[in-house]
Amino acid sequence: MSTEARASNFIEEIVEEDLRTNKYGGRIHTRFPPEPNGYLHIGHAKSICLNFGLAQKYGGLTNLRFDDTNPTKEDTEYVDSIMADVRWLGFDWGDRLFYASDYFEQLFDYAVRLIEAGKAYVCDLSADQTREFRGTLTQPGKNSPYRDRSVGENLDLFLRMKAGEFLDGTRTLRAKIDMAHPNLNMRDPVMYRILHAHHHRTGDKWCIYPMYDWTHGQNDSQERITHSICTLEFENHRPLYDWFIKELGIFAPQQIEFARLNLTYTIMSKRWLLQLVKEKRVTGWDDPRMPTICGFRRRGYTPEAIRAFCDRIGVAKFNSTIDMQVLEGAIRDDLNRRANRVMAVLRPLKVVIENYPDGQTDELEAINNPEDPSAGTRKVPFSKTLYIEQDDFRETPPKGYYRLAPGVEVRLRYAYFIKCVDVVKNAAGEVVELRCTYDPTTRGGNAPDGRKVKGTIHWVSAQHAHSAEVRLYDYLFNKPDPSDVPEGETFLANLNPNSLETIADAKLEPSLAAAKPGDRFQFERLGYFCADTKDSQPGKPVFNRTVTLKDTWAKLERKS
RNA sequence: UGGGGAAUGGUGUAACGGCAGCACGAGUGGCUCUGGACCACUUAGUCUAGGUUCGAAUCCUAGUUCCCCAGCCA
Repeated sequence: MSTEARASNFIEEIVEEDLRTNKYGGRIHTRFPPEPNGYLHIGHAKSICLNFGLAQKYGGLTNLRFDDTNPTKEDTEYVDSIMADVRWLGFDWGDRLFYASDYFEQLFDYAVRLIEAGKAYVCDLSADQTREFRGTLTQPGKNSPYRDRSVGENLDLFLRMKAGEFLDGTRTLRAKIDMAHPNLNMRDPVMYRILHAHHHRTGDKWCIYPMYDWTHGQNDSQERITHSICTLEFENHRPLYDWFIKELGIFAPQQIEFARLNLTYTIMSKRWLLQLVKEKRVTGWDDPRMPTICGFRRRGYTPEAIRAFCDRIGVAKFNSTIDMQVLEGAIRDDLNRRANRVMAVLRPLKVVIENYPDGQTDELEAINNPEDPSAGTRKVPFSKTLYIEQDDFRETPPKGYYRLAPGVEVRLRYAYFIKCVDVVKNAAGEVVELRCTYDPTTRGGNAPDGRKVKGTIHWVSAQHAHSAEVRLYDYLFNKPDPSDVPEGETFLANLNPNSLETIADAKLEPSLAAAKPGDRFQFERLGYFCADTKDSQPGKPVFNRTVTLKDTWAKLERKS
């Protein structure tokens, strides 16, 4: 397998080398290890694609393992959402679903082994004292006064910790390494803390819980993980993981660190995302403005697009920030190929075709997807009174504008050429209606005399139109780096007040009334839209804008 | 300040001592019944200073800048 595909990043290079040297008996086994304390976001997608992708590419396996070592923060709600999101992304962990809590018993035995070997001790220092004793970045720490307890005393105390004899925070089990080590992680790190808390899986069985650092490496080892891939901040912890594995004398996986994903105009911090949800700055974890997997799903993103995105951004150790446009490019790419085209008018302007017979209707044939002939065609009703986009008419057109204007002829997509002959305004002077004429010989969109029009605009027949709510989403933050705030302010200061615009009464072509939740469309000339999975009712879909189409005209106009 | 990492066009990412390539963006033109898509072309880069070498993004030396670490979080 490795012979046909050239390594595309430094991790694949390592894997190929290990395969070549038969380092793990030619085996490759990865894992995705989320903590169930929040919903998965696009940054996790990068890790998921990496871990599962590696195994797929090199004929290995990937486990899903929940890192549930802190019962005060974890919940089954998150477990369920994480599994759903990984599956939705298109990955399968087979029967290899694990939890760190599956290994609590084994881990406890390992701890006893370290105590017996004189490599771990029970410490009575408080959290504050522990911090003081740890020293600083430049100054060595001091040994805990409890560091030299006998093995017997340590064993007794540790058993009693487990038995629930002590209050939270009164004692810890610590590894006995080196309080003067230049790497602070090696200064007698805490292995167990006392936490009388209910665990989502083990219930009230335990009142001591292992720290992540004491857990993770051993779990990887127990699962025979060959390549333990994690983010850069754990690079400092690797010596500690290696120390535990060595002292225990168990299978040694290889940890490889890569840079986590950063994206412009959004945040990836679970803590901040939770805050947005809790403070109701968004409607929930799956708000279509959220960078969560479920947010993107609801917004209309496809798993294929997210995978393509992860592919495009690469994997490296450099701390970079990807432009949101890369993600948008990926979804446009995918939806351009697969989404059916329809016509929808977001901000309707009434158009009356003066020379079209009263009461007459016609049905015109429209192509569903020019990128995919097999998608076929459909009929779109036409009549005397129509809606067009307000933005597709200018009373005094700027240079380069080639949509509708007084005296100007444009094409109604798949229908007729029309010419604007009069403009009706209200008392406030606003344009409320256009009077136009049509050329009956241009039915279908082409003139027999061969004359051309510059503009083609979309439209909906007024009497046939289906009204619907449409939600236009913009970036959640109005700064590329939302954490960039003035002194004393928080990231909330950069929240984009216009991240959601709701259009209560958009006019859609009638076929859209039958849209099912989750159906995706291209609204011609506007963007890609998805029928909302929560708020749509049968026969009454609500649409979310996934992403706009590229808009060359808007760009031109902005420049002038 | 101790330790651990990292620096390549605007943004990302390749190169494994031998022509600095690719993607996205940006720009120009073509095509078009979506100002979409598509096609073509253009733009623009090796952190700095020395050294080794016929030849350096790559090796060596010194520096600069950025990121991570002082939770009984993960």
